[in-house]
Amino acid sequence: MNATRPQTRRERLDAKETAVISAARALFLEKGEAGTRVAEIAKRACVAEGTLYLYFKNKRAILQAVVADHWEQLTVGAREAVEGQTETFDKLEALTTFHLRAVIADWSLLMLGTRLWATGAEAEEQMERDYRRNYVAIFDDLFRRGQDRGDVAADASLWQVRDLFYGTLEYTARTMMLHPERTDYDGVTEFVVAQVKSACLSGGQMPLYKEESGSRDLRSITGRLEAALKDLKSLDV
Amino acid sequence: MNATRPQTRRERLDAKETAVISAARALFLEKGEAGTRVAEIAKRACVAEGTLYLYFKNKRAILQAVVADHWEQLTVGAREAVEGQTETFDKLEALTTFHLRAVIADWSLLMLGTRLWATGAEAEEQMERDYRRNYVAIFDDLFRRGQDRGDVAADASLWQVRDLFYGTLEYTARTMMLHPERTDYDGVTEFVVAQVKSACLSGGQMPLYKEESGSRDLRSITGRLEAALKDLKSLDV
DNA sequence: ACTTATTATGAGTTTTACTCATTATGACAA
DNA sequence: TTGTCATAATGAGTAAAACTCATAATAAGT
Repeated sequence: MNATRPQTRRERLDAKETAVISAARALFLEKGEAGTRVAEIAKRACVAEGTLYLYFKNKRAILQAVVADHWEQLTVGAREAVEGQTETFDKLEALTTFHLRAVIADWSLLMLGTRLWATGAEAEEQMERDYRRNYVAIFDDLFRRGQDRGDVAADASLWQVRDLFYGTLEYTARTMMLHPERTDYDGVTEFVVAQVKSACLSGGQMPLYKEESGSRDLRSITGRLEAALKDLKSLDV
Repeated sequence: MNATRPQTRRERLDAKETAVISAARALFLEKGEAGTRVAEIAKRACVAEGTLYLYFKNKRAILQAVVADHWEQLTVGAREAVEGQTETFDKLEALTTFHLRAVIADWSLLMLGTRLWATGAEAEEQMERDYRRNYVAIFDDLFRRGQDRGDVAADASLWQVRDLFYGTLEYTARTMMLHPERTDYDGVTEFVVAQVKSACLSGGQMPLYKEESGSRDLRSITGRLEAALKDLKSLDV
């Protein structure tokens, strides 16, 4: 609350840590990890080089923090996007749009994360995997709820569909990065959602169902409408 | 033809270069790029450290050579796999099987290639992209011939289907790496081929839905109704 | 056998991540 | 306010490793 230095001790330390992460992110994005000097990061964050090492074990740990920070933001964003919808496939569409845009917007940052792969240090790679798993858990949740509701076939394979979803989107995003003229969010979203839907309809095998799925959708929706109506009547208004 | 030292000068130089690449590949795979000393590579390849720098500009160039070598082998293998078949979708299946197995077998080597991303050096990244493009040209060729033969819809989008194909396969391979119990080459091949087929049948739009848009509308309306109901309930009446 | 261009060498240089002895800061008590 | 102490900050110094270069060996051509 003080105008001058409002912070508690903890806050001051956190602010400094954040400053280092921000400085590092900017520099890593501009010049890559190898091209960035630790001394530069320190200078930009307005701390002495030695101080920086009180906050992070080494340069690699700074990169890890940058990447972790990014995954956390991504996860929050994806969760928000999905929570804005109620229907399984509306959620899917929202997640698709969010993921595609986020991946493209932060492409360099995501690529920076690949710096933690194939380092020969298992613990580091595990960290990246854990954040990723936490992120895709949103899809998993969506998928499982879809199964509960009958929107997704009970025998559909979660991991196969998940790989289809994120794999296609990542490659698509890369293409869009390299060929801006191919950037068509709506078209791609429609394509990906349609593919995922078709994979959701039946597990291992491809469907080739015709209007069966349509009428199933209709039946399930009608059931819900009826339930909602009943519910509504039961309220004493 | 000489039993002792048969080589011409050029052959001798090539052999030395190859020795360096092999040594580097082994060490990089074992300890990662950062964990490998250039001196180690030189020792293992039986050349002096200074000599090594006559063949490669720097450590990064050695890594590039290792990666380039790998992409070339992959491309040869994929081409052979596809040439063994005559029908469009038999070729596709052969390519799927080959790619999946190759990616899994050489996963660490592929991950090593990611070391060339996000380095802040555009030229390096371009090299990786060029090799990749050369590799996926096999798919592109397959796709276009399929269109000529009428197996693939004329309005199907090459790059979207290509991203679907390679994206799904890469993510699937990663899953299989991390979860060996999910390794089911045939099942995955079937799944991926089916997805690609369905995407090949018609371009931007997914083919299979007829009344889909109708039920989508219904679903979205139902969702809004349900949300309104929930809202209504939350008012203490 | 001599000359010359090519190839090889490893000790030395430079760069840079990281350490540590020293100093500054701020919270709390007297 | 002043003194004490734990916590935090500093940057000159160290060590490790990529890379250079003056010198030497090798081999091709005459």
